[in-house]
Amino acid sequence: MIRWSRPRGTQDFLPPDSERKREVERLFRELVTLYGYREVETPIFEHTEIFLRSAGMESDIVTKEMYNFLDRSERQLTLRPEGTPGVVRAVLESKAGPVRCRLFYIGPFFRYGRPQKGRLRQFHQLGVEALGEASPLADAELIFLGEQFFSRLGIADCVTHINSIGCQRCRPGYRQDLLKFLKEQGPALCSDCSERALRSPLRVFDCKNPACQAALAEAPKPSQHLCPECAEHFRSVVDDLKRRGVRLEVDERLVRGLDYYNRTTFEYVSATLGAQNSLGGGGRYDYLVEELGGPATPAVGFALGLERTMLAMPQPGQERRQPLVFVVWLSQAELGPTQELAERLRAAGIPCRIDFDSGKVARQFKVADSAQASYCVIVGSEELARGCYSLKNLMTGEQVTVPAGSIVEELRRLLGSGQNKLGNRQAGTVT
RNA sequence: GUGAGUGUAGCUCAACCCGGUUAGAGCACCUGGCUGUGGCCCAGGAUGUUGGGGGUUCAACUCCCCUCACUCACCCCA
Repeated sequence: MIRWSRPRGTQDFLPPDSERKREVERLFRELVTLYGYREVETPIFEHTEIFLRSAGMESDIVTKEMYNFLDRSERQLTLRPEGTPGVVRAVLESKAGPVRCRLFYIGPFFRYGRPQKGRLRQFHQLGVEALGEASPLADAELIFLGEQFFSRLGIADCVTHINSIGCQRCRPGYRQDLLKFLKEQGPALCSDCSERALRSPLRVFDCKNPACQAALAEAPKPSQHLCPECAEHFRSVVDDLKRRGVRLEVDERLVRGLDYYNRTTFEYVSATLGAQNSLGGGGRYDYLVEELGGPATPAVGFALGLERTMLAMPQPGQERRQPLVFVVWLSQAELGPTQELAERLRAAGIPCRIDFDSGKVARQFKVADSAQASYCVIVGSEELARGCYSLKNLMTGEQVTVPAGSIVEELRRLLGSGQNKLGNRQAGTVT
């Protein structure tokens, strides 16, 4: 029956999903362009080393989720699991000297995990990176930008979780305190957490186990250990976001799985998504550029999940006519004029089709209907004799006669008054 | 990577618990009613290696094992 199926954890985008995807990408491009981000495209695979250096040797992404392979010359390569390292690498490779630019990307990423709703092995991310920006106002503007994106798509239940995990100066001390606390807890922690305590202590806060959460209630909080500069930075970010009216939740347990983050970390969370409820996330990474061999450069960025975004978006109504015209011919004699008309319409930017295969008129209408066309133009001997066409509206069924000379203009007028393809009302302008 | 559940026509599902003629239904599809008009109506039609493989049995969609896929949760994060 089905002889070939797609590899596990991958997804096909057929119309109309492919078109919805393009629409989401278009909206993202438009929005980030308003903030001065410019598009960057980097390879889908990179040297394995750069992911090891950036995400951290202990991170789950590196230890169990990467698609690693050797090429024919025994190079160690990896299908990119995230975007930031590749972007930073590309910028550093392109020129020497100070780094200061705003870049965005859209594309596929790969992580090997057990697929479930909202988790695929090949998925797509929309990301921005602001390199060379240290101000807390840059963090806030970028977080606001992501929030704007979701609200423009009609995603109403998105809440932004935010936290600060300190910097190189305050984190080691905190880490010590936390480690000490975790040791005291001993068996109260689940096996996962005991192991996490050794590898990457901050991540115990992510655990969903109720016993662990109870044990952690008394744990030292990152916020109590921030150095004055980090505390002030965090306060400014939160203040500015509140001023902008972003729905914020300060979440002391929010610790991201990538080692390169410092200070601000955040996540966009949607309630409608199930277990994989994060629409996207990001944070500040002031040490990564240097770690990858560049000059010390502060930076912030985020990555948003395209598939999850599409899951959270309001689903479109089912019957949606395409801006498409069918030119219907009645007998062989009209085929020539039919093709001529079709090319005239296309030359004027009007999408149209002819059903060449079915000779019957009724059949042609049926094909037009199932292709979700909006109009049919009928080319018959009567029409040709009178120098006109019959024009039928497939939504309403009404049919009128249009002089041959004004058919292009008429169709243009009729197709021009469509709504945007996402089916949402055009949301407010960016402030 | 761990656990649980589910795989029957293109789609949504029935028959499985308790094995027994030709595996059904709705929607979709095709043909005709209707050789200048889609949707509605009427009449007719086509479609399955019951996910795949193995086992038990006189007999397997049904019971058992393996495998693959999907779903949900853990884990992880987008």
